[in-house]
Amino acid sequence: MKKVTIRQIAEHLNLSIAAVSRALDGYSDISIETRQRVLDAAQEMGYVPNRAARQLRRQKTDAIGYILPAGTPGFSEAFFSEFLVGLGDETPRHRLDLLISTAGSSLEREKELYRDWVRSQKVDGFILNRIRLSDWRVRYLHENQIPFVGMENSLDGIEYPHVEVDNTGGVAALVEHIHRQGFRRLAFIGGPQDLKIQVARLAGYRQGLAHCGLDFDPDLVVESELSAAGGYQEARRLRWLSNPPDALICLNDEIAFGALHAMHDLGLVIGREVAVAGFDGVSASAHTRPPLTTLDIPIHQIAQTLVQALALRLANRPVQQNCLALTPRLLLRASTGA
Amino acid sequence: MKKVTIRQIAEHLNLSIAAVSRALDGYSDISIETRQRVLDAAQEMGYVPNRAARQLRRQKTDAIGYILPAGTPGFSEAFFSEFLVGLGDETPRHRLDLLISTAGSSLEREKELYRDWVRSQKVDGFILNRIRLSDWRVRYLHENQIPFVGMENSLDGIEYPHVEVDNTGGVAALVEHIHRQGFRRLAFIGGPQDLKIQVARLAGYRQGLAHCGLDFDPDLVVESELSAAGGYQEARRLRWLSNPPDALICLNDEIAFGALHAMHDLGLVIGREVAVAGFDGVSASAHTRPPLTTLDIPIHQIAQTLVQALALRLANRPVQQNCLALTPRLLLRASTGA
DNA sequence: TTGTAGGCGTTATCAA
DNA sequence: TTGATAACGCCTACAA
Repeated sequence: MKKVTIRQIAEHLNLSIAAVSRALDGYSDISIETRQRVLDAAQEMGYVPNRAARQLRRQKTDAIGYILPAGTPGFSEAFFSEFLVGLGDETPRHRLDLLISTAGSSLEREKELYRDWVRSQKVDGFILNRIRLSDWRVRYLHENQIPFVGMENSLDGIEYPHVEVDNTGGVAALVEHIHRQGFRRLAFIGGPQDLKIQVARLAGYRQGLAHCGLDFDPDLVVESELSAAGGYQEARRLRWLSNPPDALICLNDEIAFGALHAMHDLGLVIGREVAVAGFDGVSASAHTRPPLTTLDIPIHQIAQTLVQALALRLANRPVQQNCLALTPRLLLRASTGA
Repeated sequence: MKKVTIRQIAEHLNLSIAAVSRALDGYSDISIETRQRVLDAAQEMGYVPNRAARQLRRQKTDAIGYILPAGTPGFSEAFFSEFLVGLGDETPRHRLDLLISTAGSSLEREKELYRDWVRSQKVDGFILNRIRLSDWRVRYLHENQIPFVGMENSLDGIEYPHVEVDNTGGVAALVEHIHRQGFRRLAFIGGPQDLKIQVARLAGYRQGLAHCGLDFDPDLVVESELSAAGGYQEARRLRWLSNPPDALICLNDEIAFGALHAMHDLGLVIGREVAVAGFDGVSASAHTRPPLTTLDIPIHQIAQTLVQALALRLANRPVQQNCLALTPRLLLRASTGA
């Protein structure tokens, strides 16, 4: 593979490299016919601009970064798979590259990663999710004037383009539905307290209970790992209570998968003796047994929207609306009753 | 964020930038104490080398690419999620970056992507999977002398480091197990004919049938999309046959998830009236109902191994063994009988 | 052991 | 409308 540079095109056409460069970049101060000659030659010779050189000169990378909040071998949340594909599908449309890494388990390692990427100018901007109430990343990127967008916003008082799902309203509606189905002791299997979605969805749970005139029982709110294994464990534990719950509202589908499994192992008829529900609407939720009631959000589309917003910011063009509000769709399936 | 360059360190210490550069890179022709001064200053000033400049100078990117064989919104195979995390966990250990994109649906678009990445020198090497019997990517990268590694090898007569799972032996053993459980009409729900895994696993199916003295019936081999939805559809269709199968061997877990769902919808008791099995051992397979019998492969570790091999090739160091053979582990669970 | 200088491929600022 | 030229930040002969 002989790499063809702008200089070769110039020699080939007896032009200066400057002229070629301008023709390629579509500047107006070049004759129509010269431009065409250059374009044809470039096409024919298979010219593709060298990223590194362009980056060095323009002082930007045309790449965006996404750091997966994970790093454990078993990790497999369908959510991230769909999210990643959304990112991957959208980035090329803006002529951006997508750089990926995993954050590992420690916050310190996560910080190092972000700092390294920022300082070495690996990417022009970031996509964030799993936002925390007070999020170091938000503050750090803001301080350093690095563009970023996020799923959910943090409470650091910093404005940035984000997608906001109505977590609270969604879960409240879910709770009411489950209540209407005749379930009376609803538990909430959540995650780490500092996650934005945890707080928002838990608030929806409490709000829903209040609407239904049900008492809030702190024993019925547990903290799980964000995995099916975690959901399994906590769901079992809940059923061991002297006065166990008859419905399990899970922070996400992954946890709900584990909860379904646990309830089945305990010999319970799901949908009748116990209800289970998730959040996200990952495609696998349609294929559990029984199919999982969940709050469906368009993950793929959210990822695309985020990339679009970030691309606008990178181009210094105004993002129409800083916050895109989304209402999750309540997908009623058999896991919460026929 | 003021970006600190090698030059600033030089000025700060009254040294030439060359001296600083050498100290940083650990060359020997520099006095111990100067090196230390440089290292300290770099640390203190928060110096991180600029990627673009380094790339341009060294003519390599220190990045590897992985192009997801997907692009449909619903796409979510757990396999890729685990695979990606494996890649993401391993790349930083070799000081490599990971560049991701999605291939879209058309082969033409896939070709464009690879060509673009190669010509613009976005990455130094590639990770491939979903290898096809005769694979354009393998030939193209080989011709252009771009390092790559793959999961499975193609039949293009080109050597490259790869992980080779014993697909055939694995499925054959699975078939024998299912036969021992008393099932007699085994179907195979596969995928596109040109996929290496399809051919190898189908061969295992036939080999297993032969071992068990069962006849091969072409009606029982169907081609599905590689998704739960595809599995659902084909599984249903198979049961509509006048002489339907009582066991469904699926190309992967994703298809099996759909098959489980279909069998349940048809009111069959899975594990007794009909057996279902998958391949890959994604973590979700433990949480289906009933839990899915599958051939487990260490996806995360395979991804890591591939990155290691590629890193060695990029460093021009010999890869010990060009082919790492793996035997899948037969995970016997309830979907093929108690 | 250290400094000088040239260049990697592009883009942008000048003149011509 | 075009061409020469100087960066961008880093690396590495070669010279000192």
